[in-house]
Amino acid sequence: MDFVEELRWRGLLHDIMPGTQEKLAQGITAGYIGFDPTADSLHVGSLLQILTLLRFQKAGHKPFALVGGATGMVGDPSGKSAERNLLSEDILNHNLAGIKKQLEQFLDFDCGANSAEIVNNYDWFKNFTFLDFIRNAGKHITVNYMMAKDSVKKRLESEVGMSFTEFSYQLVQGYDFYYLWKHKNCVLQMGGSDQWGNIVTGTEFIRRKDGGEAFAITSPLIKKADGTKFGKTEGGNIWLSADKTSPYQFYQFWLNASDADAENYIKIFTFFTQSEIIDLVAQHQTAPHLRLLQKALAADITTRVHGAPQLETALKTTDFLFGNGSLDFLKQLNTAQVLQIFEGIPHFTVDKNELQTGIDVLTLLAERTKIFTSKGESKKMIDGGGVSVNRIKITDNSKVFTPTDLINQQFLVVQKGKKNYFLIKAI
RNA sequence: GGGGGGGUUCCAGAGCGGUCAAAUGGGACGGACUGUAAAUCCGUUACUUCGGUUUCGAAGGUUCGAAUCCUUCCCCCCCCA
Repeated sequence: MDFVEELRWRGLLHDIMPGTQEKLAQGITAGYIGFDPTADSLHVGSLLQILTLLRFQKAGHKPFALVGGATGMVGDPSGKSAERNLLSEDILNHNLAGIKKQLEQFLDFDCGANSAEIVNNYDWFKNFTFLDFIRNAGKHITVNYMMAKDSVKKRLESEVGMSFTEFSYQLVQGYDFYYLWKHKNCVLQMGGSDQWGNIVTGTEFIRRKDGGEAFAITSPLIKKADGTKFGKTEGGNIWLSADKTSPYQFYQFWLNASDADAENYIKIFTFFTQSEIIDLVAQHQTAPHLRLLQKALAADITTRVHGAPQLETALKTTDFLFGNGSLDFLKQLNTAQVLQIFEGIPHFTVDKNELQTGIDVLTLLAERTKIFTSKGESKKMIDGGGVSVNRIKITDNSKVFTPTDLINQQFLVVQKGKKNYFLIKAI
């Protein structure tokens, strides 16, 4: 299927430079997307860009993933209302390594002419001196042009101002595009809609410097139906790295999508075809409470990001925690199985000897573990009916726990509200 | 340089000598309802050995008693030059 048409029906096309679709139709074309090393893992927001790159590859084109070893040292002002702090080089390198590893797991690097490549713009900037840069790059773009960009204009109008460093960012990114165009025959840059200004500086630069032609496609910013920011939960960002967001939490994130969002996300984040999606949506509407759509969405993405075995565990955990998984079920499991099910759920340990003499709930929840920050808070939560241990609601805030309360002589399952689980292990 | 306003509990924002752990709104978290949804309703939102203890930019002072008055200091904002 035509790449541009595919983006269009999936709702992934925000802006496209005239002529782009025609250029892609002529045959295998190289395009790139840049990833900022602001953290050592990518998050669900960048997943969209990774998948775009993958769709691009599946459409027969050659994808480049650019990691911003150089641009990360400058800081993209787009969408930021204030100057950012610079990352130290140590952190930057650590982040770059993490991101590179993640990118490698999605793209195909061994499929002939359109094999993916990862490039780091630090490679062509590290030996580029300041004077060379202002003579060879700076000369082709006017300050007037740069100041007209929204990202710059907004900051110039505000009181916080903008440093020369961040002002120069678009030129650095523009030069990236030129470099890839010149040396890798890469004629297309893609990205989020906030990148449009930076991308166009690149195409403009290519045109003015070498009279070349280059293209741009941006995707819309993903928003939830209720207008709040996508990719965040109470617990913070949803990351692709299992160390930061467990597969279970990751699965839950998608499962919890509202109907409207799920319908959107499944187009954006999966490779189901248009007709498959229409079927799924229709099925979902006949029985919305079964949430088929959310389940299909969550399973597909979790498998892609974490793998099938991790999805299995996430499903088992979900079944137990939200289904009719009873305590009896848990009692039948051995220690390893219990730990597997509770993978991705906060763990705490408590001294078995101390349990012999008894630990009262408040001490247990606030001091022996960090489930609550203070005894007062634990108490209020218990009085409000918000705490269960081993699936039994705690009604008495002076209850004392002893080894007889342990499941399999080892575990206590604490629930804060309905959705927040904690595992306490006695050792 | 001159004049004025202000810094309050997660945020916004009342309080202006005791009845103030501090109104109200938002957010957050819990409960009910439900589809692990939305909307709605209800509760909680400093710590505590439940006797008290530490909070209202910081440090001192006045007073039986201060977020509220005085002094000094720090930081923000506005107007005039």
